[in-house]
Amino acid sequence: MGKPTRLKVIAERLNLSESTVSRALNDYQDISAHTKLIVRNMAKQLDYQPNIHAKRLASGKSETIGYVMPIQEAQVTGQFIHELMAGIAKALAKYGWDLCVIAPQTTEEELAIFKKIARTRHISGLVITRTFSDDPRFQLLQELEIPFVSHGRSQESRKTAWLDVDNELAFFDMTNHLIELGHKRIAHIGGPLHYNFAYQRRDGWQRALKTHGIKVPKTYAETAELTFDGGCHAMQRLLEVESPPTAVCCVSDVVAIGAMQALRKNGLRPGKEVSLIGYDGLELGAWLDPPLTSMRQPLQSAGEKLAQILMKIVERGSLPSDNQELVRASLVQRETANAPISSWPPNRTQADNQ
Amino acid sequence: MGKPTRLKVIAERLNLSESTVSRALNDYQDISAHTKLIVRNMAKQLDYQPNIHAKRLASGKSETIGYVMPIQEAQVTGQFIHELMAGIAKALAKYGWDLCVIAPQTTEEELAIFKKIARTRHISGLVITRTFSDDPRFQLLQELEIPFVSHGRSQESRKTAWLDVDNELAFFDMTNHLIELGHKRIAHIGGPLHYNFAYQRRDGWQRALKTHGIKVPKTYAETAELTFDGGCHAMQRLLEVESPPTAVCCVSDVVAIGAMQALRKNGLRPGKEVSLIGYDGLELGAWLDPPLTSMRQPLQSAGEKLAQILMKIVERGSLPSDNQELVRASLVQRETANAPISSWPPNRTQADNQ
DNA sequence: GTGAAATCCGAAAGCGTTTTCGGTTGACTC
DNA sequence: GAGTCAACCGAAAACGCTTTCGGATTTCAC
Repeated sequence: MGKPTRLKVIAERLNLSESTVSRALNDYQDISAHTKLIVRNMAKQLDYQPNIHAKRLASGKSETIGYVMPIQEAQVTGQFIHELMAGIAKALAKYGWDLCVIAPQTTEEELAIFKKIARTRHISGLVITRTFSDDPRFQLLQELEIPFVSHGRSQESRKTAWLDVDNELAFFDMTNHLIELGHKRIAHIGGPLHYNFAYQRRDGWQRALKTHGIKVPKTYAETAELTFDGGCHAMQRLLEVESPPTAVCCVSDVVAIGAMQALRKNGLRPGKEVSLIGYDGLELGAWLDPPLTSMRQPLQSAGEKLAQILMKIVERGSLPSDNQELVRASLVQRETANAPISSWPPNRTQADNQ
Repeated sequence: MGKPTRLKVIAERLNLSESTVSRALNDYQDISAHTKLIVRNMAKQLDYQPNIHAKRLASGKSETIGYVMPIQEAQVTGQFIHELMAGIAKALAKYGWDLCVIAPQTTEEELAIFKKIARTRHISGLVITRTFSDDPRFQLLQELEIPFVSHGRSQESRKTAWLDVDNELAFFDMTNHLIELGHKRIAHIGGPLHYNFAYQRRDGWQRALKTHGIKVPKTYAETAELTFDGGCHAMQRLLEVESPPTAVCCVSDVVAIGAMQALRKNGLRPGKEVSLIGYDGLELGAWLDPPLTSMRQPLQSAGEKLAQILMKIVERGSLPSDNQELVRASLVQRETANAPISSWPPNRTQADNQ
């Protein structure tokens, strides 16, 4: 391997100055079309690739964005993260930007990394996910003036850029679907309320019930850790209330899968005695027994959008608050959401509160 | 935000030259202990972070490694990739190296990216996964003199660095486990043979059978795409052979999950009529019905090891061929591998070939 | 044919490090 | 007390690009 082509050799071969070559390649206005042409041809012929470090040093731009990869709860979230990253990387690649993965072990480490980035500026923008209602990252990143976009909102995200699913609407739709199937005893297994989406999803469920004048016991609003185990326990608790539900809206597919397990342990069949709808639309759900009905959000395209938003902010100074976008999730009909059956719950007539 | 601290200001404050400060921070031998101390204190006090682009330009090193993220078959592989990446990122972070994700859409694009990296050198080494028996990347990367390490071997990997599971041994162990449980009709659903591991896994299965003098029909060696669907069809075919197996070694958990589906469609219970063992040890498997027995390889630590190997090669010129490591997978006992039952297969006595 | 305005390009100064090379000390030898 | 040798440090040259500034042409109007 010889030395790679440098700006210098293009300049020498064409009897031009390095600065002219540089500007020709970067499409400056003050270079004639003819010069641009011959420079570009020569560059192609010599297979010129600019030294990226020199470029970034000189221009002060890094053309790199960072993705903060969550690593705590690694159950099935990997799928989620993978699809999102694929989308981000794809969009960035079009413009020659790099995607740098940041995998902090703790929140403190994460914040420390942000501070470091603020000083080095070797990353020009960040994509963050797994947002919390009360998320310290939003304030810090704004203070540090690091451009960023979040996948998911927060209490602190009024003025920042984000892309999110309309969680409230998704769970409104999901609950309505169950109502249309004839359910009235519809419970909800939500996520821990420090996750921002947990609120919204619960609200969507409640709004649908309210809209249809359906009242359910307070015990129908369950909460679970976002794990198989969490879902399993929450479902178990729901089965132990006075008049158990005939359908459950689950905050995620993972939780729903845990809930399915709990049903089976109690001799109940998901989609028969108790209907279940998950959220995330994991491909995997189709291969469970029975296949899990769910709500799907497009992740690849979400990743692409996130990258585009961020580049727009970094490069063209677009205002963060002009870059807030809500997308709609769609129902993935499989087999765990069906009409209620008459034999359940055992004490139905007595406890039916409608 | 003021300008970040530069080498210059440290030098000025201490009345030293920039070069001295630089060498003090980089622990050169020709700087006195005292000078190093005051320089470091001042650097800490001013929260100095070197400009990474300048550093990389001047030193000619990039301290960045790339991970080629597969994106074609995104079924449950996301989990796998996520864990591996978390490990890589963790190990790199310790040394301040960056992890850059490369997500080519096609093989051609992948090879083109390699060529670009060879010229720009803005990535000093690569981690590649999903290796094929006949994998063009090995030769190209060697030609381009790009340091790399692969997770998984290839026909071309004799002289390159790799970390791999002992696939052959894993399937030998897996098959032995089934034999110990009393199975003799043990089939194998393998992966497409362009995957390098597919050969090895099949060989392990065959060796175990041979060791115990067990003969099975040729039709017991099935092949499936590495998808739920593939596993489902392969299992279906196995059930249609003259004397179907009582146990099946599956090339992956995803394939095993597909196979479970096929069993259920035929009114058979995984772990009862037909035992099943998967491979990958996905957490998810524990939450299936019934929970899937599998073989697990440690992914986080694999990622860390890959990163360490690569840094060793890039930084200290360690020979690739000195960095080949085999790890052993371990059995994750769950509920789909049990002793055979007498009622299966229906024509057992007649067709039992042992 | 003169001045002004475009048009196009080169010189040179960065960008913030690393690293080579050489020079200045002071200690130490005989 | 001249010479030697470490031990330390500074000057300055890279590294390869961007970008400002101004200079040389050419074009155009009048």
